[in-house]
Amino acid sequence: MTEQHADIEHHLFFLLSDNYRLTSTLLDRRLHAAGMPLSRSQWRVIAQLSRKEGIFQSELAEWLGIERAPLGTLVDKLEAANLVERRPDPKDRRLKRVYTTARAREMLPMIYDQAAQLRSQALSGLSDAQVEGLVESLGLIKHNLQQIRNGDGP
Amino acid sequence: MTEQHADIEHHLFFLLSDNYRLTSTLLDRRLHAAGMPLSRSQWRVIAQLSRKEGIFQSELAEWLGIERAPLGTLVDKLEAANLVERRPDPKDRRLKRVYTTARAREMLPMIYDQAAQLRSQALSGLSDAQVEGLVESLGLIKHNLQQIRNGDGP
DNA sequence: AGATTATTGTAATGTACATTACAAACCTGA
DNA sequence: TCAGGTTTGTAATGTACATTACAATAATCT
Repeated sequence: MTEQHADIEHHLFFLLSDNYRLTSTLLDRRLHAAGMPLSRSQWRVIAQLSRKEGIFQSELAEWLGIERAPLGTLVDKLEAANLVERRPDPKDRRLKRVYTTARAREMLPMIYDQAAQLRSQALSGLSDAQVEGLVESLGLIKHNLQQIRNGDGP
Repeated sequence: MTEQHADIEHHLFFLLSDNYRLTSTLLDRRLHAAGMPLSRSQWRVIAQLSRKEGIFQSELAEWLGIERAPLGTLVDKLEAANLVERRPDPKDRRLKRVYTTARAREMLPMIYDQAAQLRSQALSGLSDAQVEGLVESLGLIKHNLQQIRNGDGP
């Protein structure tokens, strides 16, 4: 109750935001430098999509764990960059099916490669066991947080 | 090289962004509900400031690990909310010293309390050792990433 | 069938950053 | 002393989200 103020820098929440910002910035820079001007979120969209071609936007949002609205603008940009294509569903005119373009599918492996390089730099000094534990813990926390987000509902 | 595409959901970078977004959203909601409408970044500013009253904006930015420009707008908002006060330095007219207000200092313990509640919910199911390992790993990664960011220089 | 309800995608707005560019003020060295 | 460089804070702009509100369309329930 008194000492919790002491270790601001080691607070889980701040560590999370720091690591998020840093990986974000560095990955962006790296991808831009490699001639692939897209963000982690955009990468994620096409990565997810490449395994589920033709799903609806709302399904895609669900898979990504983000809201439909932000995904909409993401898809807008990806479509403008010719990395993704929207096609209306003939049966239900509300729905838009989304597909990766050939350009996106060519880019993907290069993106993974850049990301892997940054990842290994970021993880230098950590043992395999530590990395494994980290990923597991982050997965558990994510799960807990999702429960809270969905359960608290009105 | 082939299987790295398989586990998108377990990729460190995506886990980081997921956990960042989720903690962000949930903490914001909780603080708003408790009558303290501020974000984690704002909290962090006044938390850091409460231990270093009167430092300059650029020093504060350095401590927080963010750029001067974004910090400026953060301080703008905190000042508008009467949580922080800017005072010019008499010797060097470029400098602004920043101080927390009484209101901020009253709020801080309540904020920590709300954060602690969310934190313990988020960490449910993790052993103490796991949490310790997590914090340690995140600290190491943050350190590595900072090295990269600073070292790559022009 | 017709009225209500639910769902999809979009629009508008707000926050937290980053990056770049800059004006004002300070410092330094010829 | 004064010309040139450096530092501080700010302004402008862009991205990634969230939240709320809404129009269009579909599904459901009398």
